[in-house]
Amino acid sequence: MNNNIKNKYDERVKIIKAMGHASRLFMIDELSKGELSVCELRDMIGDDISTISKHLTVLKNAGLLFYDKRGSKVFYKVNIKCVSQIICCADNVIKVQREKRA
Amino acid sequence: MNNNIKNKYDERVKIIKAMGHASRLFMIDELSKGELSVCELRDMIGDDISTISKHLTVLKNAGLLFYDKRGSKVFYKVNIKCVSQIICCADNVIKVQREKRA
DNA sequence: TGACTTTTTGACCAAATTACCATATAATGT
DNA sequence: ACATTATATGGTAATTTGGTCAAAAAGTCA
Repeated sequence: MNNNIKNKYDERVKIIKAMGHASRLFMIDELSKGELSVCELRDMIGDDISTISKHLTVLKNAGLLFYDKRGSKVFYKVNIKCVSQIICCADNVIKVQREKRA
Repeated sequence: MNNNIKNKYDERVKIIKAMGHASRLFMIDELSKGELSVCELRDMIGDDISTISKHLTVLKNAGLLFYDKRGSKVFYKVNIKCVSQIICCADNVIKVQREKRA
């Protein structure tokens, strides 16, 4: 693969990899419904808050989140609509697999 | 996150993670245009053939590829249409990021 | 059968990822 | 100022992933 092509795919991969973790995909799903603070996400997921914060940084660096600091809290929400289509597509792949097995 | 929810997201993540590598995403892109053999993919990507084969196994295990052995060659192609929408969505995120920086 | 091609698998190492704890930073309330 | 709450960051150990070489497995052809 030549370097230009490699770079193009690496850019895309950064975004896709950001969604490739159960906690982060869950966050994407919830934050596409509306904004939530870091603490609220921690309460939903249950990991240490530092873990939650690092996952949010990954999503933010991939360009997937909008970030709003109000007082001592930071609220995140999803930036771009089409990311929920990705979850949809994954569910579709799972459905097709199930049908094939049946 | 309770166990049922965790399992649901883990299933989705398996599919998304399979696409989270430049070589594999490239393969998905090419194999959605038509079938290719392992050797043909090796020639396009340039890695060792064992590496290519292992990437293909990841994609196959995620349920993304259709597999057809003919003679000594194995031809792969993409199973499900919507996977190319994921590449599209990633490109959209990249575009939005570029616009924001400009 | 034996040489050759195609693909997969196993052993192994290097690098990346993840999670937690401790600590730092910043805002709020008394 | 001090205690408290909310978030981010650095260090570190455990796990996972990615890549290569060697060898196995399966097919083709002389």
